[in-house]
Amino acid sequence: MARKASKVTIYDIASAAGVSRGTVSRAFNGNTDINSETRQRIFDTAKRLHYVPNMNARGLAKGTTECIGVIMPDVLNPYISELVGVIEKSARAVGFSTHIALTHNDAELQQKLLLRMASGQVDGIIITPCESDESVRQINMINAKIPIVSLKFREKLECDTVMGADSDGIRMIMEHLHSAGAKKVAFLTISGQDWTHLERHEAYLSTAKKLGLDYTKTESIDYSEGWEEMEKDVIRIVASLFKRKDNAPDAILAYDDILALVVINALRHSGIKVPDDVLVAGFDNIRLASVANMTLTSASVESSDIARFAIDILTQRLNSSSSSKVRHVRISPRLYVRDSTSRETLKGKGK
Amino acid sequence: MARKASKVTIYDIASAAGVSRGTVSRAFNGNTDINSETRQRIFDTAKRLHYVPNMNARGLAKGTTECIGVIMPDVLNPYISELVGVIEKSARAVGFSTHIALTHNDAELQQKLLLRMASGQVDGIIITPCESDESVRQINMINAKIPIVSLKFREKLECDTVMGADSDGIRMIMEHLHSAGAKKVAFLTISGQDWTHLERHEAYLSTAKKLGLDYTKTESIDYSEGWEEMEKDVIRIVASLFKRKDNAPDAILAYDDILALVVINALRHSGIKVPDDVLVAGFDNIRLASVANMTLTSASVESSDIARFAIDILTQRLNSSSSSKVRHVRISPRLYVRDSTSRETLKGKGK
DNA sequence: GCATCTCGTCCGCTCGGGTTC
DNA sequence: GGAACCCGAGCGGACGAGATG
Repeated sequence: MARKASKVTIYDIASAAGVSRGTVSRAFNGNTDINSETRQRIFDTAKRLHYVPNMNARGLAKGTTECIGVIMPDVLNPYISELVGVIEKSARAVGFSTHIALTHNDAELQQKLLLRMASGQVDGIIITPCESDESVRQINMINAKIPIVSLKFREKLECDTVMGADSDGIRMIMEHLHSAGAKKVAFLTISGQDWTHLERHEAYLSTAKKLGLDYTKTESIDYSEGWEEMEKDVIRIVASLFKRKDNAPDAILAYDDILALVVINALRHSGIKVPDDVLVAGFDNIRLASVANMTLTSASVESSDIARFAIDILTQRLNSSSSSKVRHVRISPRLYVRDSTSRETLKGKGK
Repeated sequence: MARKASKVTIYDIASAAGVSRGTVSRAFNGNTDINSETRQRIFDTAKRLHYVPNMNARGLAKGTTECIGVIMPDVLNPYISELVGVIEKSARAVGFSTHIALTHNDAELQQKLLLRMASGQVDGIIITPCESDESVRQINMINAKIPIVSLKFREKLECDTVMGADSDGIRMIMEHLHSAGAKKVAFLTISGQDWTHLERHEAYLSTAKKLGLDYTKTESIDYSEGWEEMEKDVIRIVASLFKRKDNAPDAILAYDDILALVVINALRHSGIKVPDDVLVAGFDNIRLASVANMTLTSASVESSDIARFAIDILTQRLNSSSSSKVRHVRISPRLYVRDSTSRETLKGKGK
């Protein structure tokens, strides 16, 4: 356990192998200007001496890291988890390692992470930003130094963005609910998630209007106090929604799948049956949605698509010094119809 | 969008502020030997010039990073997601930033990540290691350079470890199932997860024996082909388990909650009712277990406990050069009884 | 003598011009 | 005239001894 500071440097292995440090360096990097025998000898002694090239030094000298930063609010939401996983794989596929960091939706922390990463830690950044003006400013500033791809869009944002067309997804779900017989769809959302909320909410309202649904009702759930409180909040809201039978919704559209699951639970708690008494739909199509009896109707953009685009754009930026125009990709989501909105059968449709 | 390589260095801000680079350095680090006016002036010009200290250079010169590495197989499993989140928070609470990386259970990749991190990227590492002998060797080697805390235990592992007493958890669940009337408990597990599987499986067998349950049956699910195939595999196995009514289990203990949810789904698919026909229990108590109708009986160690211990140990290692003895912490899990094993009532007990 | 600041070095590695056979 | 290799100069900052008032 004696923690040897074992500073085995390029010097050590150079002298041990009887060459200069430059040669050792070349052995580990380019394939040029080096005899394969020498290279092998260097590798051998390197292994023998447990040599590990120092990334800091390399990064300092080279000015590049072959590494991209991934900044996410958290990783609790399965949707983000999946996203992070595929981003990592995609990045690795193109020779980049990945440096993941979490903001917990704290703009100050996000600031620190951006600065830290932009200061030689990574070559580019993929971020799901905090939703505040402050956040936009931060990103714009850092984007002037290294390329950033944001997974949320905002007018004033000056970096590339990649995201799903949430409004289409909401529209699809609303239409589905409508064709399933729903006349009164309520929208349950999370307070604080302004940008995303706004888009989804607007889509909810406009689609309701387009479908001739007079009833609209939006309820915000407070998630700032943690999961427990949030669950209680949902129960409270559900209870109030169904207090007057004649004015109760016959369908609930939740901000995302997690919330939808919580809502279903709250409904059961109140003795309201899904989908018999009320239809419930979520958004994001998290993997568990298909197994978490009751399976959940949902919509989402393939996270692999998001990841692919994000990586593509980032690598393009990194490879070409040409400061081409900013790109904003919108990917169409897909609708997944499952038990929570299927009255006729209990065999899950969709996947 | 013109990506200014904007190399604003300590030199620039030094000359702009009319001081030497050493002073600038001190302004950003120690509070010693510097006039508060000067410091303020330095901060101001630093901000004006968008100066960001280069982490690579700092790390190189200082030999320390105030950053810990977190290496996980992936982040899809909610249990791990939660863990990562709390580890990050705990680390931040003690002044460390966090560098998260994913192995996807690939020992080779793990090797690269370990090397990279150990080469000046981080001061210490918390890892949920791949389960192979190769992995053990890697960790031991790196542990000689910087402290590692493993979240899985293995005899030959020479680093600190922190983990839950899985066997106790399994025992608790088994006893619960037994007292709920189960006589024939089957164990469904994931193939490939050797270490963890072995411990849980052994506990399953020994507890069954202790409880006088003659029937034992272990089925391995193949998860190497991805989620879809895994689901099919579970359906197939469930079908075969219940082919002969007289020899079918009356309870299923799943390797973890995710698998349990999949199993419940498969059971429903086969027309078998939970908990009426068969009890189902998982392990890990993922948050969704409490809302994913049917709610799930489960057991787990608080991930915050794990995180706290891991961080504690790591910081101790980092703060004291004394190479004290290796520690192996075992934290008792807690049992969560919910609907999937409650016949008498549908009101969820436990949380 | 003391608070404040400067300067030279080094951290470990990359890079490109120069050298050797 | 190459192929193979050496060397010196940084990359951006930290640090400690010495300078300045």
